[in-house]
Amino acid sequence: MALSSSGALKLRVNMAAKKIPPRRQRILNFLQEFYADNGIPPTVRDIQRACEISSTSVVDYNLEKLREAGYINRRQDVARGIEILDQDGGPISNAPRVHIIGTIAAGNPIPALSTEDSESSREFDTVEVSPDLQRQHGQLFALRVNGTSMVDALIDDGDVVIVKPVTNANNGEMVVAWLKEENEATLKKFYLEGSRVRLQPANNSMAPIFCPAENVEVRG
Amino acid sequence: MALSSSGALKLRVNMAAKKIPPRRQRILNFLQEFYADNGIPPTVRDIQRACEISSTSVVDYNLEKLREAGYINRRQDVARGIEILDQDGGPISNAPRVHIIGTIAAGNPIPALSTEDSESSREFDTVEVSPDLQRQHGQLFALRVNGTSMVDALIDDGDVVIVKPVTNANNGEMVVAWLKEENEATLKKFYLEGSRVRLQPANNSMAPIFCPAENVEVRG
DNA sequence: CTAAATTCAGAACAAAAGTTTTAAATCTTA
DNA sequence: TAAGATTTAAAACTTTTGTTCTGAATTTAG
Repeated sequence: MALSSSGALKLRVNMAAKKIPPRRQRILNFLQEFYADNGIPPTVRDIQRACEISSTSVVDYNLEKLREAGYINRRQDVARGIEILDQDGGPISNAPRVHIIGTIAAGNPIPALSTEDSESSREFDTVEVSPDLQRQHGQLFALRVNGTSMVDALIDDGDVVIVKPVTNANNGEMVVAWLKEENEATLKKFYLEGSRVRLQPANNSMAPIFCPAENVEVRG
Repeated sequence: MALSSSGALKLRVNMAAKKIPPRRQRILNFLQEFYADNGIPPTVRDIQRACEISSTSVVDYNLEKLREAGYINRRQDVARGIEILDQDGGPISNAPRVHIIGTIAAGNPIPALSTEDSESSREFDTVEVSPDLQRQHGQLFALRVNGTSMVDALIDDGDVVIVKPVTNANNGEMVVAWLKEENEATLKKFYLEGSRVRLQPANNSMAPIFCPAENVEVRG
């Protein structure tokens, strides 16, 4: 901010939740990604390469800052000694994570599920899932439940359901049903009755509908 | 097998599934335990210390044997480059694991759940669970479901339910109920009706019973 | 028993990886 | 603008850690 140009001062006040400088954020993202992919944390030089940093000391410096900010832990003199912490300061596992792409209930449109890989905007909400589950079902996504219409099936308000994208279901299975006409989605049990579909909640039923249904996995 | 003593020859034929020598087994156990505990694999010298081996070369030798046998993978020249594989040759995560201590249905006694730490007999069946789950509920155990009486609650034959040991439950919750008189356990929904308890499956009901019920988590 | 294969030891080596030091560049702020 | 803090650089250093080599001990097989 050397000479001239009186305009455009930074008015941002330092609030409790300070934001991380881009390079540091990039390191943090890389840490998570690397660990999830490889099952071991990266070395200082791994980070250096991946984040295009000129020196290991710069990496070290930023790691130290991340540690002070409570994002990671560092085991002194230990190879690959970086420990990634979650919000509560607990160590994070390399269990697969599933994105929570929206809320579901009675009338909430679901954003088209895009398989995004953009390194930058990784500020998505995610849930760790059992590795078995991911192994068996492949690509998954998650939805947060809104109402209490499925309490009888052990799904309560605020719960997160892990969903497997499919286009057909068997009778009695729980499905995420997209209602083309109403342009909304619901979580119900699926019954095919002749040419119509009955979507059974836990208190009332619905009219015959034709729509792509999706198979579901439940989670407490 | 030097002199005298004609008796006690080894008659064991080398079958497909050969057993691992004790020291190698110990290394393998340590690998799993260390990784689950620390989130990173141990170094050669970590193993050396823990398994009381005199030289790193011996560790290296045995690791190589374990690799040939398909138990682990080794990343060349990489610190903590040991990758622990599961039965199918896939990498294992450090997600918490829960023991499957028995089967549950209509009349199978459950072995008393003992918190055993014996290093040796670690041949238990286990299931990986979501770290979130373990974090929220603490100590857990697992049971394999036998019948199809709970299909309406999305629990089918052969499924594994993750159970949290508790001694009371709210109405409508699914519980593992131990019936003192009949000396058997079942997986049912719990309803307290006055002074008696109704255990609701998905097809018939049961008589009033008093017993320690246990809260339950479900898993597909 | 003898020969071969397997396993173990000890030591040293070399590469990998954490750490430190010094200095320059950049951003902040008064 | 100028002082101070923050961030980046480059290089060297030290420890950790994977690897190798040689030989001995032990086990296995004929």
